[in-house]
Amino acid sequence: MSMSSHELDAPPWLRVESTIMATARAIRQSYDQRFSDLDLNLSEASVLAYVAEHGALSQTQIAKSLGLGRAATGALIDVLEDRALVQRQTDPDDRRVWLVEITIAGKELLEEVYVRDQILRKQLRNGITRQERQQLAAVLVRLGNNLASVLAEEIETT
Amino acid sequence: MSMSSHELDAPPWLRVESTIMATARAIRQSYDQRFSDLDLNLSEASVLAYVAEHGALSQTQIAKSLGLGRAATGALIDVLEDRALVQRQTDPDDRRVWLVEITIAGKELLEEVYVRDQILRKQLRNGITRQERQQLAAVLVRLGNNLASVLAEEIETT
DNA sequence: CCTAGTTAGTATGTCTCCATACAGTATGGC
DNA sequence: GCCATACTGTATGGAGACATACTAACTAGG
Repeated sequence: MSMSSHELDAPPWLRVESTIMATARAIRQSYDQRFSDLDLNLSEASVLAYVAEHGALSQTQIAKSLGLGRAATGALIDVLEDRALVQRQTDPDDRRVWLVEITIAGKELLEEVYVRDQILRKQLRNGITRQERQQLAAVLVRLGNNLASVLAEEIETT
Repeated sequence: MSMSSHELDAPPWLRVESTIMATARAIRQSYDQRFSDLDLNLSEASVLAYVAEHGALSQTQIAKSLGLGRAATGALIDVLEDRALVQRQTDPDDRRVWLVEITIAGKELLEEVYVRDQILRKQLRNGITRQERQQLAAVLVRLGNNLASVLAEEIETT
């Protein structure tokens, strides 16, 4: 998969967008491959890890933390619950809410996830310094803020 | 849309992936919004611009340059052709091939696209230096190469 | 109270893309 | 010339996410 073959002559705006998009897709793909025999994709593994770390959470909290919509998050949790990797409990204070918790089986599976994540991360960092990674993140965040204000502004003027 | 609210406490691998993914989505979205009254999305505009710049091209060439699959590219061209913004011509040297060219109407529409692109790019660059943008691109390319070798390796060992 | 507005989760339709499989066509070795 | 191989464009099914709309439930103002 030649990630860089199309950057040279593509029209200007596409260069940024398609590079970022292709990178994101490839990251997702590489994780999905590494997790495939665990029958997990990256999103599912992320939910699992997030719930393991933060205890009983509402689906909306999980969705926000993962940058997903509530519908998509609900579907992910459905799958994980069917496999008994997480469980839903009612919230005594709010009957609309499901509190999602990881199960023992979920924790066990997550151990394996962590191992593979460590290995993959190491491979992906190859030839990229810590400073560069931090700068990448910083620039992406600033770009994200610019995008947010562009999108917000657009709504106002409609 | 809070692009940055979820980076702080998400599990480690998700931080990179979801930030990149969300950024890519937001770029696409902002372009789509700016082009919406032209009834164009970012991909369609990109095809239009690429064809305008490089003349009569096969669909496979366009697909490769844009980092898309041939099927997706074909569908985009279908839409543009229905609106008479591009036209397909047979290739005298290869009867499998469609040569895709921009039309007068396509060129006219593209003028407007260029104007809006300029404006949007300026907004997105806000607070990000030229050097940072170049470094961002460089790191993404290196990350892309790492990803490519990870994915390739994975296939071998299967 | 009780009504209006907000929020949690779900269902549905859509969008954009990929992967696979296919038919038609080209090409290079023999 | 002939066959295996490779390539072009298309059709189809599926993944992953969003936006919208909906129901149920909470909350604040009167």
